[in-house]
Amino acid sequence: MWRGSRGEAVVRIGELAARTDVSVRSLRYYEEQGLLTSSRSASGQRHYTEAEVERVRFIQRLYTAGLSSRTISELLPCVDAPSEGNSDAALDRMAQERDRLSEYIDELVRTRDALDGLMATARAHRESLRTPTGTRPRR
Amino acid sequence: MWRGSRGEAVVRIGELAARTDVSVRSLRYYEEQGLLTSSRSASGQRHYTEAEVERVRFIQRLYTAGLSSRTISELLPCVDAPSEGNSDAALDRMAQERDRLSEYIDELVRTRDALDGLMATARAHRESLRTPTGTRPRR
DNA sequence: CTAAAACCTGACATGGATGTCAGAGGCAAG
DNA sequence: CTTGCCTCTGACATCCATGTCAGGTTTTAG
Repeated sequence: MWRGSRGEAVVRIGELAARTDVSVRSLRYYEEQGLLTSSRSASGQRHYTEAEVERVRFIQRLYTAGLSSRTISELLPCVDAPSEGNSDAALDRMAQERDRLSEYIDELVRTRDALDGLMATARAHRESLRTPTGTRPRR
Repeated sequence: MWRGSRGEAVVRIGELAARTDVSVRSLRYYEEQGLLTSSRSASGQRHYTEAEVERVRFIQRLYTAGLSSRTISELLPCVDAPSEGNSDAALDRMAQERDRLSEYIDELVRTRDALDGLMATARAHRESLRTPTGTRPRR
């Protein structure tokens, strides 16, 4: 483990990648999109802090929830500087995304139910095959 | 409304698209991927039946749930011909996808919770601004 | 000191569902 | 017949997060 000039733990990009299960390539991309910041060493290498680990995980969550880089970048100010003036619009945006996500979840649950129904039907059919009721099972 | 040679309602691709909210382009793509079948008129136009409407909606559900064309095509036999021998493997596949979907839902719910938490925090901050506790609110 | 491993930038590739365009034929209404 | 809309095929375009490769510098370990 490394220490920076004032003793803070320094995390390099490879370690951050390993700890978040996000590729190095993607971390650079996040920075390019303004979702992530890094300080640079004299030679130009990215240095992160412990806080970035959680941030990256959160970003990943949002990607998984179907948000785009653009949208995420609109929400993050709200995370970084709660209650600043600019976060007022971000708060609306976040509420909007939350609702979209909620509808999405509902639809997924319905889909899961549909799958469950299909599987139950299929299993029932298989059952009726194994226990033929008098007549020979069809095909 | 059209009638086919034996009186079944005939649905053309444009109408199917309108009724399922799926583009004509996508319907042709589904067919290309083996997810959808159509009979053809003498001149080559696609004719669908009422049943296809539901099928397309179901396919859309699965896409929304993150399944790929390939995966969907592996599940559909199970829908079309329940209890056939080939659906045995398809049933496993479906169970597997169901579980994946379930985990996905769980993660989305966690993400939604996280957003709720953030919004609550942000609102609390805003509250504390409107009701300053002694000191002048910053900015 | 040296070799291996990690990092840098920049560029091009990928996959998958969908959009879009072009050119041609089909079909109902006036 | 003509006009307008629908459909056909085939091809190319797009988006966007990631992968991958190249060529070069830095850091680490022996």
